Amino acid sequence: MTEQTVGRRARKKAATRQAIADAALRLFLERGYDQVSVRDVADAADVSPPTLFKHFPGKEALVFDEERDREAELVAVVRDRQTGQSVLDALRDYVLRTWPPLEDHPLRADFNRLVDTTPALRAYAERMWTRHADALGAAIAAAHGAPPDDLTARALARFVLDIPALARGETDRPAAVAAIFDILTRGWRPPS
Amino acid sequence: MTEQTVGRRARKKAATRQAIADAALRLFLERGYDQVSVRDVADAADVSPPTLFKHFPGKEALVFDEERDREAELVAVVRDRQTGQSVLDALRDYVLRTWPPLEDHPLRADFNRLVDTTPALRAYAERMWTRHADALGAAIAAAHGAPPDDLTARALARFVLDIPALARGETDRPAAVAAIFDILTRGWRPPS
DNA sequence: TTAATTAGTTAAACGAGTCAACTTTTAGAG
DNA sequence: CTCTAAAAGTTGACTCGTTTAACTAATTAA
Repeated sequence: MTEQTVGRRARKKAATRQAIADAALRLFLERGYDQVSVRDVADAADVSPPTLFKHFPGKEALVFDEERDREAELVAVVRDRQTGQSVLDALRDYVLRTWPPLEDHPLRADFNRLVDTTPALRAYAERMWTRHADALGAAIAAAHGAPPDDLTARALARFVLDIPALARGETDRPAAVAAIFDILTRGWRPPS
Repeated sequence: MTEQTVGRRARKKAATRQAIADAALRLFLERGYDQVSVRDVADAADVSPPTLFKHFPGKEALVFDEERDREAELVAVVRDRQTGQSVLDALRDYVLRTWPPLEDHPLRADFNRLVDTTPALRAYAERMWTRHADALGAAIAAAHGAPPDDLTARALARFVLDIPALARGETDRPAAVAAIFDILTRGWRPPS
């Protein structure tokens, strides 16, 4: 055996997974999400449906392939923040730093249109964020020595994770993110 | 024709709907949501599956039969509030007045356990609330002469509608609701 | 009375997802 | 180098939610 620690098996598995994800995205963009069956995707990737479902837990997951370990990142942002920096500031920096640039990537314009025009995908994308509410809430609570199910910590986590969905449609996304964080730091004030 | 403006037809339709909802809730509580197929429900209510789906848009909707026109209520609460009362105060009053008593009803203990232990139902219940975010956001914006898609109005609507899900597990629900509204009025502060 | 609506039925189908039994490939130990 | 055991993949059949089409029967309104 050479120095590859991954192994041919793991590489082939990853290749299969990638082939499925690529075929799926291509077909979805071409024909629309609802007009493509998972059999179509499996056929295009030259795989059987059960194999497809061994790699992805459901049809919607085919679309969001790169959205892993966001949860670990969120927890780390809160836990490993600069001393003296507030939890809210750390989260705002993180969101501003990582999220708007990602969404602005021009190759993602079609992708975003696909998600926005497909109710099933909109709902799934939303839950992708709010799914991490428990973990983030626990991290926020831990940062202040509170029990992991502290109510206000859970509330803050939930509100922060709502931000991407809220700011999605805005033209100036960073400003929108900042404005919403402002509500969370200073309280809500009537508009203009 | 006597003085009934409803008509026998409408009454029969309502009866069928009720029979379906009753059968569904009974079976779900007996065996668990996932262990009951919609065919089982249709059989128990002595109707065909297509009839069932003419009355309810999906399996989850069988469980939440009484959750209609919440949206109209929310909009009215914001629009018809006492002069001088802030939007946030009106919403807090509404939530405190209508929601915790409903959930505390002892007959609903089993019902709540059913929902809490079934992921599909938890997700559906959450979306039942957040679904009204657009309408409530528009109402809040209108209350301040802002355009209906005003960002901060939408954000506030979203956050308020998250409150039931956040406070669900708490023992003192009114206090929890008040605490979360406090975040929205004064900004978030670290716990204890 | 008649004509138009509408609730409901049956039978068939579709798509997502799962299951069981079997085949092939790969990894690793002796 | 060989043998074995784990894991990837295949096929085919199946369950379940949901929809469609064609039809029946009841109700309402003219």
